[in-house]
Amino acid sequence: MTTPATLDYAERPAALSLSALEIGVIDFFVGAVKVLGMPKSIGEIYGLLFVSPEPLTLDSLVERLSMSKGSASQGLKLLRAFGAVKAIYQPGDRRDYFVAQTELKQLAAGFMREQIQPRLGHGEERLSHLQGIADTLPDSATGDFQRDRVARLNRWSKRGREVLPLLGGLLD
Amino acid sequence: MTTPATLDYAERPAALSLSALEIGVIDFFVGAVKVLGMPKSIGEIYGLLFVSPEPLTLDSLVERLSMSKGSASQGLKLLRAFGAVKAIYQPGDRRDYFVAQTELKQLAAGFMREQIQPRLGHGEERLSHLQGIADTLPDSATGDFQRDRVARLNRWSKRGREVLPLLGGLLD
DNA sequence: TAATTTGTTCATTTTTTCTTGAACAAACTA
DNA sequence: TAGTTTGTTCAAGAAAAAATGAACAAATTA
Repeated sequence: MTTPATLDYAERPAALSLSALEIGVIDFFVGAVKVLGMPKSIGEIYGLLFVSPEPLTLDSLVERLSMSKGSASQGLKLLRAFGAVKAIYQPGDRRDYFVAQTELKQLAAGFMREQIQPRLGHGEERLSHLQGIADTLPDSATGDFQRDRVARLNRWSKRGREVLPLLGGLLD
Repeated sequence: MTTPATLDYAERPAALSLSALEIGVIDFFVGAVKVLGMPKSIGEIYGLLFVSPEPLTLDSLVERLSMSKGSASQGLKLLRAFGAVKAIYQPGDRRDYFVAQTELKQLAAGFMREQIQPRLGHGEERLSHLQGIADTLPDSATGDFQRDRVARLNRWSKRGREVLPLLGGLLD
């Protein structure tokens, strides 16, 4: 694991340090995934794949990003679920190689499908539960007010369902 | 601070427990702010104001939500910055009273202004820094590839600047 | 002026989230 | 078969984020 006294140069890692451009791109994506509420490691992995002309193995990500194998494995799993990274087959090599998917529309679609849609589902459930309670409210000023609030939430929900699908179209 | 042996009933808090509807609405907003990457306390405060027919003071939020005064104060500060809550003047009372702003478009605008725009700014800065590095890359296959990647980031950025303003229009 | 009410700030504690690394499984190889 | 390589999982530790509560300031009142 640590560098031995004698290096086998024929087998030493291709590159241990990151170039200024690589650092910059990784930095950009680390910031981007933070905005989306995802861990830094996700941005690091995607960022490095995004600037790499060659597909990378899990081990090369671990080495070049100085990240644990566990984080890299988990991160790649998530990124594949999103469709943000895909594994490609390299003849004569048992290892998995990974490349970044760089179509903005597809990245957005994956994020929508994996992160947004499930949470919206929970919201809809809660909302129909709320509607049930609102219907039993007494016919008072407060009851009327609160029924109105629940009705407003339902309108927001409807508007969300209408607007979100349009976003894909805006990203060609 | 702790409940004394004898209670002064004339001064006891107006309402200590939350109704089923209040709990449901708060629960809905706690989920919603989570999606937006904000702390639970923000959802609790906004949720309770959203269902309350009457404006509420900081102290009543603290009592009814069993939350510290510090959290309530900070949460209200943030919500006011977003334009999600406004303070209203009650004649003959020194305390601040708060009500929820419930126009979806305005809530979205506040979120955009306070949370999204500043982070996009950082991204743009990083991007122009990256462009500088890309311009110095050697005229090799790798250099060409990486220049292309940076060009792609610039297209994403441009697309973001075009699309985000359109969202406001979709939320009438 | 001293005491009270109202609200803010911020160091500390608590809670949540992320990362690590070791154990494990699966697929290959000698 | 025993050993190696590759990758996954998950308990435990580390780091980050949020909540608390006490100190403080400002405004008001007695």
